[in-house]
Amino acid sequence: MPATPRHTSRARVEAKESSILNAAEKTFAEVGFDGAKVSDIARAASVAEGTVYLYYKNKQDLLAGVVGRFWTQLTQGAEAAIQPEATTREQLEQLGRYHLNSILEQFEVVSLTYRARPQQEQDLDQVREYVRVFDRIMQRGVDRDELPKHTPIGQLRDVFFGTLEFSARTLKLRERPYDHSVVTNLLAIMVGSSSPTPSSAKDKEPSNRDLMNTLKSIQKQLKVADNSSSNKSS
Amino acid sequence: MPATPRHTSRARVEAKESSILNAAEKTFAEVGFDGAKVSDIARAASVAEGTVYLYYKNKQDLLAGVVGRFWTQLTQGAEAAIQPEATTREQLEQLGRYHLNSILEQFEVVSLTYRARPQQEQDLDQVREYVRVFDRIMQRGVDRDELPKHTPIGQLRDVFFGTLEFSARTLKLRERPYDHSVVTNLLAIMVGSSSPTPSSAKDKEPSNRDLMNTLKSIQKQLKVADNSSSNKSS
DNA sequence: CCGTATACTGAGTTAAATTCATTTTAAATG
DNA sequence: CATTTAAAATGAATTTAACTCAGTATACGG
Repeated sequence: MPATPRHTSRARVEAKESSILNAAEKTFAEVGFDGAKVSDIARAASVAEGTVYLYYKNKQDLLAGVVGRFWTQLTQGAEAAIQPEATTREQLEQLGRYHLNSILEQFEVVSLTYRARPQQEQDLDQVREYVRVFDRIMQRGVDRDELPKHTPIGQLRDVFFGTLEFSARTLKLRERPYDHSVVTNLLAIMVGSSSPTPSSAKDKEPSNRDLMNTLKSIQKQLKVADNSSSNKSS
Repeated sequence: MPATPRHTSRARVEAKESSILNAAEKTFAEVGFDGAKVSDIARAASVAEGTVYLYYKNKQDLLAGVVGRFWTQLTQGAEAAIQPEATTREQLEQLGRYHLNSILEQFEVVSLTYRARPQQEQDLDQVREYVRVFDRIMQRGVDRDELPKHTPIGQLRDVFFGTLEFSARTLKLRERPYDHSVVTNLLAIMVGSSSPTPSSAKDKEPSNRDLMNTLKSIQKQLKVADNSSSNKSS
């Protein structure tokens, strides 16, 4: 009885909450937001209709719950998918693949995001959180000089996610599966390097990073061998 | 019967149809699709509620009407905004500016597009039509050798529109006005050339090309000054 | 002017979201 | 344990808004 009064119920409550969320996600994904009846969701969650409203203010709020959880999980997955010691370029590739693959697999849920309250609102805090994964990678890239200083991270973020999302829609529309080359080509134009695989070309070519590294090591050598002259990089 | 029974009424009918569409667009833009009551739209159009349903099967269909008209008009505007004799690069810039500016100005209507029936359906034929404007520019660019043969037009289309749409959202979110540089930077990475104006910083900064040149000249120096020792960067 | 087809109207129907008085279950108390 | 009390759950009743349709108004050819 005593001991963990709150904890016990807390666990139960959370289990129920999550069961409602699962039922809602499934139903929304199957028949869309408008097509889904709260009564159906309640039934799927083995709960009375009124109970749903104990956990969520209304249907919109339930949608926000589903969508929010999705993005939170996406953030976790993304962090797991990125190797901390990899180069910026590699990390971007990892994030890009992970992102494209995820939104293709859960296309319906992603689409629901647009039914959640338009801009503003902290409804989509989780999306903002997710996006920071990208920002961190880029910032680290800049700090490590793998990317030019004052790289317009914010703008590249829109390039990155905008392109991947539209590409995903295109793939879905044409009923094509996940395609790796989308990410490769995107990075090619975003970060430079490796040929923009027009369709499926394969040849190598010095990347920006490679150049930068080579340059640095050479500069180091130069500095050692000869230190009498110009310093510009401040 | 004879004469122009259909034509006379056709004109009137179209006038009314367009008046309903205007009322719907205004109302949707103000309170959103869900927030809009058909009865309000009817009142705004000075028409009985039932009349709306003579022109549109249901509320969704009305939305499709609003959204479809928007994209049709956008296509017309885009075609007008593009100079037929300009270079591909210039045309892309014209389309990009026009697009970004338009979707910023009519952000609410663009958002409504996502409420229209998800993928499939020929509901969004007008969007597909609009997108062809881009394809034509690119194809012409290829035909004229202003762009490499087998340029992946389809993928660049997603880069182009995806980036601009996400950029527009970002601008809206931050309550910033139309910003020309978004288009400039986008084209810089898409087509190359003219420096990618980082954010607003004006100072120069090593580009890939610069690095490559510097590297080459340094290597040349090295080769001249000392040619006996280690080479690691392969 | 009349007849008829066409356009329009808005009260009535219906479906689904949301509420809330009541019941059930769980925890605490003695 | 039996009892009290608080929390959680229920589902019938309410509300809201989309959609229908029987009836009315309008226009137009003859």
